[in-house]
Amino acid sequence: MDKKDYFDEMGEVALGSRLKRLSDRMMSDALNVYKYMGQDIQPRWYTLMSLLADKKSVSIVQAAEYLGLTQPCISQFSRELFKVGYVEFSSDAEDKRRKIMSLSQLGKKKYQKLKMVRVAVRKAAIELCEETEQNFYTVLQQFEKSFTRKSLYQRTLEKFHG
Amino acid sequence: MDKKDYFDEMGEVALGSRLKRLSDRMMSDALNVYKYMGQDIQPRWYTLMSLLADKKSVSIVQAAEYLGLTQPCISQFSRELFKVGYVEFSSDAEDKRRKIMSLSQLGKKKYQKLKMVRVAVRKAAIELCEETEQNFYTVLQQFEKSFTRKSLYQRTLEKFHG
DNA sequence: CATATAAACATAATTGCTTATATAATTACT
DNA sequence: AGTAATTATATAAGCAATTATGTTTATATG
Repeated sequence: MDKKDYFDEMGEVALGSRLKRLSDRMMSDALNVYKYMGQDIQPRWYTLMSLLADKKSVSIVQAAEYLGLTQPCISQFSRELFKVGYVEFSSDAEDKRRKIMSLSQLGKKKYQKLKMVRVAVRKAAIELCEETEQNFYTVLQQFEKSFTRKSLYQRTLEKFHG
Repeated sequence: MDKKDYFDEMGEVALGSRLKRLSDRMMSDALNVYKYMGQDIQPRWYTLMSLLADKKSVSIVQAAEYLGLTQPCISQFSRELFKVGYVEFSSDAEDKRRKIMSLSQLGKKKYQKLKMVRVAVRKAAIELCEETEQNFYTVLQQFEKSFTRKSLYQRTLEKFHG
């Protein structure tokens, strides 16, 4: 007999929590992959490094916007990545408030190593997405679009009043 | 011109973070619905109250298993819900270690009010799920099944070695 | 130009969980 | 029965993010 999953009983109301559970599992798996590969890096650092590798140089606030995190969060990441020598800072001549991050030589080297792991993770994720009847990633993107168009909040109020 | 979403550029690798972002948005919306309705309750309390309403009486560990949270977490929730008078405790005669929670009269009354809101939230969530080409909730369940069958971790190692 | 407002960043406090640890009750083993 | 291992719970410490707040620099307005 299977373990009962109360989320199934709750149905769509629990969608938020259900997505959180799934996301936690995936991110924990990713962390374990990095660990297994002997890469002493936090997956959350990885997305920032990836961003820096792509965009070359990015300010704290810009990075926060790209990654959907807050400025204090990126501020902290950047300091940690600086401490281990993966990023370096420079200042924007046109706006002295800005602190520009970029990958250091060491950071670039590290990123190349991580890239190998990333390719494998991505292949695995694609495989997972393809196992659903209709590609999970595609349907997720559609769902996000619907959500952005009209939020759960708005929809709920409509259901309540209408 | 749309705001760029770096998750799109990252693709399937960022699936975990992407799901987290979506889940955060949904749960924040739910919280705002409760606020709007003048219900001074945390959505996370709600799932526990819902469980208690369904199962009548549940121990701390049982609740943790049902809801996919840890025992200390439920231990804390239960204390908070006790403080506001929504749950009461009793002890299991057969196992004196166990602490059994159940909804108090006040808790039941509160739950009935919340149920109205819940119905509206659920309708809204169902509407959202139906707007995707293939029902999002269904595809999500399929995805979870694939994930449970073989984790992202296992799949990644296979991709790496194979 | 002077001053109010806003934006970029750092830091502190807070949140919502987690893991780690300790204690008491139960069960399993000899 | 006596002891070891396990289970249910509480509590403490930790973690990864958040919100709140303060400082400096830039921009807008009278």
